[in-house]
Amino acid sequence: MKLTNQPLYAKAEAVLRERIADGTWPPGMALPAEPTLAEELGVSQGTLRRALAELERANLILKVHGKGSVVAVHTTERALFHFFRLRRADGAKAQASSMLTAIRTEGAEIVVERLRLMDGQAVIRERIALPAERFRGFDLPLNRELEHEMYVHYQRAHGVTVAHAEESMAAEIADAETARVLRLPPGTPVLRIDRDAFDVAEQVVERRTSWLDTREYRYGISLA
Amino acid sequence: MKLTNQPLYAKAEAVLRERIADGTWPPGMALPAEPTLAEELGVSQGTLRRALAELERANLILKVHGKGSVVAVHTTERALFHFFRLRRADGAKAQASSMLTAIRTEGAEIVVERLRLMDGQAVIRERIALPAERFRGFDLPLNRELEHEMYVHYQRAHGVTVAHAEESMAAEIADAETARVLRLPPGTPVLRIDRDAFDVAEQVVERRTSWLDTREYRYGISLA
DNA sequence: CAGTGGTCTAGACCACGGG
DNA sequence: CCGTGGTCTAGACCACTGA
Repeated sequence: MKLTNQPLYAKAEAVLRERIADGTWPPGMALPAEPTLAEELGVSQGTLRRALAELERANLILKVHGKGSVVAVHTTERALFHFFRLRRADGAKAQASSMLTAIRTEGAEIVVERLRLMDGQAVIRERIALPAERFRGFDLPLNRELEHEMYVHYQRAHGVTVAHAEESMAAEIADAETARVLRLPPGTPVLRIDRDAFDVAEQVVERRTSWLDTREYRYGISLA
Repeated sequence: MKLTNQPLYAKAEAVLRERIADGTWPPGMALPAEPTLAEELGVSQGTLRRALAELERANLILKVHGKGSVVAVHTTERALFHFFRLRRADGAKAQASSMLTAIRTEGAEIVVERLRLMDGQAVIRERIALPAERFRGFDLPLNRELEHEMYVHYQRAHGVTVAHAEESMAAEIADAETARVLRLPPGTPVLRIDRDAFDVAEQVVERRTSWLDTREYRYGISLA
């Protein structure tokens, strides 16, 4: 995994990525100014900028003209609309909230059951599996509207930053439990999404299955 | 739309993008060498390279070290696995083919009905609407396995290059027509995907609705 | 005003592809 | 060997932020 035949900008990027991943530079922390950082890494400012640009593209840092660069913090807005792309059928955003209905330990995993509400109506049931080792002491109140997105909580309470995710989709008939919590008539089809979420170091930090009632809402993506 | 307050690299990129979009540089054509092109555009090679890098990221050109840059050509591989992300439930790729079952004109649109087959079994029904004006003389054989992907045909026969797409998803019970052509038992849920495809100039060039039988196959995406 | 990132340049040198 | 794109540098100058 340790290639020495990499270009300088790639090595610089790897060094910076590692500092973010291991918490040396926690979310919200300001990075040193470019000339300073360039000298520390032994590269020119131009080369450093190439590395920083790549980190910005990966949403690991945020650069602000005239101020500096900071390690990215998950905001509710980003968690909601970057990783969660549900919209009204007409394309409008909706008022979303969520609450947990169960937390239990199954072997080496913590399993969380969650409901997502859009405009007050439950439209998504989720089963979230977390590695107990990374999420020791996981605690959130049950049956109460959550203040923050899960990914914001992962980062703040457990130092786990979700950097990207892979999803696969299928259509299913809602099972009994799903139909009950989403109040669906028997036989209603639901959109099932299985997601693996990865942290900055490309480790799987969450396995999630979501069942969506898509009668009023739709799940949207963009292919480039 | 014509900002003069853009950086040089953005203006250079826009010029190049326009040449690709209007067919001045058709797919497959080699671009002039960087120093030549830089001089023609009146920018340094470094600035030009930044513009080219962006075009490469957008899959509009392909750069090959030691040879040069060419305008991207849609290959079957790209069309299949970049814009079409169906996989076996176990994650493996499958042998896919497709055939048209109907072509008709509805007002200003050409409507095409298509089936996609995976390993010989029909698993997707599609209804594709194209602007008649851009696709004059559209012609492909019915009920025969198609040699190329639709997007390859759009580009070769009509000069239309699909650059990106937006999709939204829902779960539905298969309607009678869908159930018939996919040979589904009554009441089988299907994954419905509505796609708008855009060309290089960000114009909608295709509206497509797909109905997928996801009992054996799944539709996968990646969120970054 | 000082300090930051953003743009742009010119040029040296490297690495690859193909005659 | 030549021509191509790839890397890296040093430095000039611009544009934004905030005291």
